Amino acid sequence: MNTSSSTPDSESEDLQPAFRYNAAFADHIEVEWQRQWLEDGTYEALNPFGPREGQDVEVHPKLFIMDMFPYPSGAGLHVGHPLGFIGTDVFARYKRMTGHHVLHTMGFDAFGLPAEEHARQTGEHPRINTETNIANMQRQLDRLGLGHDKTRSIATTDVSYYRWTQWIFLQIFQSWYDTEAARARPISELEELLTTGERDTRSGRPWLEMGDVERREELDEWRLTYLGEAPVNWCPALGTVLANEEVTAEGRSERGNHPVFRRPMKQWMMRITAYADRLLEDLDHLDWTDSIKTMQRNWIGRSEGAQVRFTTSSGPMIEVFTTRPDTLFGTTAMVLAPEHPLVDALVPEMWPEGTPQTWTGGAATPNEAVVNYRQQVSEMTDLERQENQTKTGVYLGAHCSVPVNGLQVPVFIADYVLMGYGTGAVMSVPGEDQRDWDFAKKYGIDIIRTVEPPADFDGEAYVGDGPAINSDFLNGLYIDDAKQVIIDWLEREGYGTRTVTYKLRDWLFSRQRYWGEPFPIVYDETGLALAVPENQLPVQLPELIDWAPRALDEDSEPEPPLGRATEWVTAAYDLGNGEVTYQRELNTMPQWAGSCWYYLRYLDPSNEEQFVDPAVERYWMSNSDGGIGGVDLYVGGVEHAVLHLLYARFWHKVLYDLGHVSGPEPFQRLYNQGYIQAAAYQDERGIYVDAEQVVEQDGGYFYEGSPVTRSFGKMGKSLKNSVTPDEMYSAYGADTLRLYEMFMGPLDQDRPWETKSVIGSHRLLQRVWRNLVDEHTGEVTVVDSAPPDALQRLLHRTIAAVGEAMEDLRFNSAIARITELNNELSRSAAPVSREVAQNLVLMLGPLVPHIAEELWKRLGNSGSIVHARFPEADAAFLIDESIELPVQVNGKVRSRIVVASDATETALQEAALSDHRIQELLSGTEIRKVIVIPKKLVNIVAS
RNA sequence: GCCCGGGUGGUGGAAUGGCAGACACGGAGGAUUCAAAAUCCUUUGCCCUCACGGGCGUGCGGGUUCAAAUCCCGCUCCGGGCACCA
Repeated sequence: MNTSSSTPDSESEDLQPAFRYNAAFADHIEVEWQRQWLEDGTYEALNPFGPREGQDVEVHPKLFIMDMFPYPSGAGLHVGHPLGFIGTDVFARYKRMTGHHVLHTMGFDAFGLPAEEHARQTGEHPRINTETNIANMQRQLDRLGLGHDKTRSIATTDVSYYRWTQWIFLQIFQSWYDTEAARARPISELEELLTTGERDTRSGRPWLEMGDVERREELDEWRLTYLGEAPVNWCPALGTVLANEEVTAEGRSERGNHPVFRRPMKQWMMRITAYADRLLEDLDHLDWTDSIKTMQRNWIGRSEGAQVRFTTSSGPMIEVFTTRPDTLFGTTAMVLAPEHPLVDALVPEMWPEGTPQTWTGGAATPNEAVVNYRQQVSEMTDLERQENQTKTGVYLGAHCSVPVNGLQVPVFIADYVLMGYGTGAVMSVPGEDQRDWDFAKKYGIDIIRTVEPPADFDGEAYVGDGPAINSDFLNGLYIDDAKQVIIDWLEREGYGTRTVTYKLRDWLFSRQRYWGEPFPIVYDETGLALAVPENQLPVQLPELIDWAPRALDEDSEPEPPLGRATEWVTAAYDLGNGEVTYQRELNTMPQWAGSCWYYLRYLDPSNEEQFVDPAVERYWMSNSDGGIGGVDLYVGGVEHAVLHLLYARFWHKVLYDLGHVSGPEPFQRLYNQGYIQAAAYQDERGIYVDAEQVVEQDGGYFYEGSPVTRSFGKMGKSLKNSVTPDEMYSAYGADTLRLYEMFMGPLDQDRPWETKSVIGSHRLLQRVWRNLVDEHTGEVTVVDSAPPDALQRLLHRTIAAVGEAMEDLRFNSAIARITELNNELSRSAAPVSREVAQNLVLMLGPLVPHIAEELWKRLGNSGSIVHARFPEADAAFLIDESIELPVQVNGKVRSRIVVASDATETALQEAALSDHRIQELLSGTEIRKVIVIPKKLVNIVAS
């Protein structure tokens, strides 16, 4: 195209003054400053020791600020993505300007399914695709002007990074959890304890009598990571294992709609449950929001109670877990999960005499009833089981004895009891548990209340507190006391023990994928795992594998993709008895692995000897104000509230126990940014239409003339409501985008994107520019005379307010105060005093670094504004000689008085009462009381 | 059902016991302009009043207080998380 030079657009641009701050000018200075900053290493943060050593680093308080690093998606960014990144950037810049030594960088969480899927479709290696995506995302982020130390950036897919992920895995593999010391210890120390007999083996056989293989098996039982059986989604038709999200609700593969089978497979598990209590307790020392802490607490799900043993008519003991042992006297039935292992041992040949019809499920024998019921339950999908709120079950024909009173109660199996929680068996106390109540009502089971409900209680099961009734020696005790008494009794009589259970499960750590970290594990002929020696790391992914699906028959064993790398699957190592060929572990690690410790690598990214230098780690991760330590500010989305944050805390604690890091927690302060939402529009058929083409008219919304309905949702392709940062760069520039995103509202709140509102932020920058620079010559117009007193005061009030708002991450308020100051400058025809101009530009520095840097230079300053000092308010200008105060009568503002700011209470009262309007209002009334709050208001109570 | 957030003008939001609606978008009017864009100025919670002024108002109902968007109790609606967890 060669007509562009004569388009109306560029003509109108030509008519604008040469130095007007518009999109083209913004683009020009932004790109130029970004180049300059990179060249000068403006954002590089030095360490006090080691290869990045810098002088005087320790003079300034350190601050480690971090974002949850992104997955480099091929779709690129939309304006919702960088909200948090801009927030941390503004904060980091502010802190840098207030004398802190700030570390702020960014990396990429780059392993993951999409790159692998892309490889399958195109044959392109996942690494190539990943690196392309990283480059594109890096370009989009760079254009925002984020002040990251790019020399510290990492991607989890870097071999030099995942080498250390593997190393950490080995630390975990070579450790065990000493419950007595409440910490992880090297497995070698366990060997010593087992040898001396200070610890008993798990298998029961003395260590000294064990052979080599037996000893290895014994140690494997103790390790913090171990091999367990867990089901995978095996799709023989594709010859691959699928992730849950690749399986449809109907249990078929999303790709090709082939049948998928749940098959057990040996997989690595991480013993996170060993840390349950510490993960729970240390939450108290973290500066996180209550909602996130609560979510973690709920996920860990600690509950205290008792295990109680019931003897049965058929012989075996049934063990139940209960959080309400105080209700034991109200037990009128026993309910097991249908898949409970004791069921078969409990059922007798025949139904006992007088078994009600409703209990047998119509079966001739208990065994038949169990078989039928299990069949019935297995045919229900998980969804049906969830939706099915009516409780069903069958009687086993057996009884058990309630230990505390010898009452014989019937044993059932029922679908509402889950095998995966507690012991898979429940003592049914219908009086105190609604589920038990429902079940008892249906099957005619007795109900005995054991807690006295309030007189006005008209519900069914009563779960509240109250005095115990019908409970012999517990009668009159409230729940907490009753629990203690009954647990003591159970322990004394040998019927039970005080116990704690958790909802938290061990972490399933294997994935059947190619694009993940290989395990540094090999197997010898015993089939037991052996660690690849540390000096042999990294274990690199094989370069090429065959991506084509291959059909296998239904009975085939599931196999991870790495099984196809025929040469790679074996490896020769010398593990102490000469070079031997071993079988490699074929699973890879989950995406969580790389994100569990990336913050540590930022500190010392090029260290070839250690994952991080201990002195460097201590410098950046410890807290001088008595905090628990860790990253000083970690910003990210709430969707990682549980898993990522729990896994990272777990790894960090293991590293801490083993002496590799200095503190027990990775993230001292966590902040959840909100999401940017955008309006999405659906036509009459419910199809989303391009949001950009929708027009608003008379309160309605129209797309190509037809009415559409509006809703709000996450930005993205599916809702056709994406706005890209690139569009904003070309319409307004990066500074405007940054300013708008920060101005939209508080950082932690969701907010709707409105492209039409962005102009407001652009105008602010234009006005600032015009107040300081001649649009025709580009020369600054500031003068060296002092500002008028009123402006001087406004300036210092603004400085104080902006600083405070920045500290609290309330950037929207900071911008509002700056706007007020600038509006004042616009209103006045007089040229701006240099003092005001300098401070205004400094305050803008963190928010809009490019225009601020440009103005800083044009004002004649040398050196980057990035390292200039943020202004401090002069207290002398914050105190006004006289102030205006409202005067209230009976709480309503009726007048205002102007008084000396240091006026005494008596003086204020006099001034208020002598005010003309107040006197009018008070005539004929009696003054009962006068409340004087100096510097705030006067309130006169009269009647 | 349980847990965690939240409800303030036409819109995004400000004010954490002391002047509700800062700041911005949008709207209305004006200046400038041949005209438009851009820019600048005025105005903009609702109701009554020509006006001065007054009344009402922070999801709803109650309470504490001289004073409540803010604290307490009950309800309601919206968003997020978990879900038969014994």
